[in-house]
Amino acid sequence: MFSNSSKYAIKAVLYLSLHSNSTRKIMAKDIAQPINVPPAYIAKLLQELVRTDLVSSVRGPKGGFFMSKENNNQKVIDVLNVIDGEKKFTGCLLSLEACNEEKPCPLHNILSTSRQHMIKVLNEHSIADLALAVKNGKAYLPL
Amino acid sequence: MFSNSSKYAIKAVLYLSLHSNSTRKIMAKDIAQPINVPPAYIAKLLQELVRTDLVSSVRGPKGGFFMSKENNNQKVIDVLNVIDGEKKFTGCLLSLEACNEEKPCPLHNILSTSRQHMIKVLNEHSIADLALAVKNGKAYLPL
DNA sequence: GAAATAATATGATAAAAATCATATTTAGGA
DNA sequence: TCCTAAATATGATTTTTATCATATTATTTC
Ligand code: FES
Ligand code: FES
Repeated sequence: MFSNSSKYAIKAVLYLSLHSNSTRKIMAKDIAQPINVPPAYIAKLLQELVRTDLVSSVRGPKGGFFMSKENNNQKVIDVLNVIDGEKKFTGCLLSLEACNEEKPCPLHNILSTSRQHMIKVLNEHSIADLALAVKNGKAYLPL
Repeated sequence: MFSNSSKYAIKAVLYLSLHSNSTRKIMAKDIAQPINVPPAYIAKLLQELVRTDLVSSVRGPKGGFFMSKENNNQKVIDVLNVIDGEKKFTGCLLSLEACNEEKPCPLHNILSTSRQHMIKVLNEHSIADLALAVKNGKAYLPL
């Protein structure tokens, strides 16, 4: 459903949301292990997330990655859009040029409702929301 | 959302459902063009669909691919499962070993409902159902 | 049964995604 | 200021997916 990269990015962002803040930064290699993602790979993904303002960072000694208030308030779909691209969600399931109710593909008719619902929900929930669920024991972060 | 291969397979199967039957077979190369898929590629996909009983075929002169009654009654999800594998739908969105309500990942909590709905709908609709929608002008098959 | 036709099996190549590796830049502390 | 630690930029390698190509096998027709 989601690419590996997206899964990794979500896990990383959630981990940071739970364990970091502007005074408690975490190095890439220390994120990699607890979420079970290759260190060099998560490093690269984090760089992209920093570039797109989904994660914050400072370099040098005592540096690392962390989630600012603004970062925490970003929506889950923003992470997915940055990593996988928006078309993954808005594009036609069968690659019709335009996806709309006027000229739907056969899959549109049966799937667009649940698809719209997914998008809505991803748009409504922030990283912080998901992190809170984990904190409250209502969800678990996979290795 | 779906792989290229899955999209191609769905399009091919729908095209066959609309234009073929046991007495009107269609050659791979004649399917490729109308659905806009590389001929050699669709040929390979069709072979896999034949192997898994989603499409029928006969070789030699006057041969080709076609959809039998049974083929037409297969569910849409069967095509997707054959091409992309079942885990794509049943697997955890964040790669938790087990995906269930007992120990859900953070995405599970917000997405499982719409995901279940998608699976349900793909399980309920047959190839013939989708083809009928196209025949009735309620859906369009993309190039 | 020979010739022609079309699927099948198999494998090669190309493109994209995932993974690994490293030199460069920035920030902190001595 | 100089050394060190950490992110950043960049690019190489590997794996997977998509695409292309072809020799083999089965079926029809003559
Ligand atoms: S037209 Fe295909 S998903 Fe909307
Ligand atoms: S536990 Fe992750 S989707 Fe169900």
